[in-house]
Amino acid sequence: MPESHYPEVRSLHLFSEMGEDNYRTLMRGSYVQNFPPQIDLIHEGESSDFLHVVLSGSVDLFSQWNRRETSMATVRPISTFILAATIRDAPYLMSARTLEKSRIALIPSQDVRDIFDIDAVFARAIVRELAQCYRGVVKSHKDIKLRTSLERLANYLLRQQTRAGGEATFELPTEKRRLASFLGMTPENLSRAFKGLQPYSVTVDGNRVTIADADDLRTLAKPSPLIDDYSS
Amino acid sequence: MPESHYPEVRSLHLFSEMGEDNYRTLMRGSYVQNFPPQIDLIHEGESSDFLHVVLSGSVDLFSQWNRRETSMATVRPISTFILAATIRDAPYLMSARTLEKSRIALIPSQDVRDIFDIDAVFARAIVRELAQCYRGVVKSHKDIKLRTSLERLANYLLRQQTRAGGEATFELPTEKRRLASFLGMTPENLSRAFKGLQPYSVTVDGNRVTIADADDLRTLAKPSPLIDDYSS
DNA sequence: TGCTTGGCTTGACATTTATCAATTGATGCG
DNA sequence: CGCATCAATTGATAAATGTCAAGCCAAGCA
Repeated sequence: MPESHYPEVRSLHLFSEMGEDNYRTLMRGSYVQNFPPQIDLIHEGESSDFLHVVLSGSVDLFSQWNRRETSMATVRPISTFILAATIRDAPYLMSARTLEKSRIALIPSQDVRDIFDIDAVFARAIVRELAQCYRGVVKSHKDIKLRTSLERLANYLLRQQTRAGGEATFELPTEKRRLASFLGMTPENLSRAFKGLQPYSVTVDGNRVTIADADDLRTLAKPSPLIDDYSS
Repeated sequence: MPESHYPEVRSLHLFSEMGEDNYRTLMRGSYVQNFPPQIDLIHEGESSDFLHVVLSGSVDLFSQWNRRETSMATVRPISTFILAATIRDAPYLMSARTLEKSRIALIPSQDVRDIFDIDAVFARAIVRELAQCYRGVVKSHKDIKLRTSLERLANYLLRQQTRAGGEATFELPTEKRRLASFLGMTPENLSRAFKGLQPYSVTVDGNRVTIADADDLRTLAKPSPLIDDYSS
């Protein structure tokens, strides 16, 4: 990997505190690649040869079973995916494809495991990252088991609004069909769910969503930090 | 903690390889307690002061939101729970209660974090354990997003059969009401789902389940190692 | 401009799942 | 034993969600 790519990977929590020599060793075997949209990066069931780092663009993690498919998460810069598979040297549980033109760094899994063993700071960072990922999935799981589709959408919109800076109007960061899949419903039902939120001051125009009265929406959504706060 | 309790905790993957001195330090601040059934051990939202280890009995991890409750997992000996919260020093995302009379070891979270920093072997074990937990939740999440309730029950029964040694007849390890919650359905629906599996050679008598023709059931269940194999 | 494409929406309908009420059946207790 | 309790089951009904078919509409293109 050219040295010019070092800084942006280095800025990741996962790598920012580790020893310089170990970091260089990691980068030595790595490389950065540009991908067009809609390219399959990995497929569930394959062995995990590389830890992936999204430098720009975005990546959809999804799974399939019995001809059904569901979107599990979207990975945005700058973060990693399939860390758990890398650590355990186990098959991927999810597939990944680019959503848009993306730059991805690929770090050999064996190198990650090797450096983990000799760099305690890196090990600590990995554990924190993994624990964070774990808690993220637990929250998603609670979301889908405890809430109806309308409630999931309401909470999703409130989270997006926060992410977008709290303005009443903001853009959905993803196609509605993928959002529907992520929220565990069909595109048709997502349309109806948006209509179902009209009494709670939500209006939609294309990808532009307006929440006129967030407190009103919150009476329905009942957001909880133990489900909706992805930063803790 | 009395020394007599050391060996059974020590046998956990998490602790089996770490340095003896560090292990003793961990145990020094820990203690073991006996709990009757149906006792709340921790509640979601609380801060994570102790890593818990189930030595005997069993513990239900569950979550609540808006007066609804769902069972997330059952912890059986000998394993830990709320490792992620301990590592990140973050609030619990799940509550825990004993299902039966249980012996639980409590290890101060701060000690776990301290020893993690100075014992690379322990750190490696924690990472592996966490990665395992992470993959477990991902599998549960795929299960509930990709399958109908009938399919989830079918796969659950096949997993239990395997766990029970592969015999055609085996015991459900939990009450049906909790199983229903774990599988993301109501008790009423679980009853109906069992009936719906009769054409696939499944019969139920109380907690005793018989799968007369597992291959037949598999044509419906379509089990996948990427969802149903909790050992990888 | 007209055409095609694909995502989105809508309506009608089917399926799945939940809810409510009542009953059964096993268990424990005085 | 008789009674109370609670999980499990069953039936009737309602609500949520999915499926299918059709139409809309904006984007891209000849």
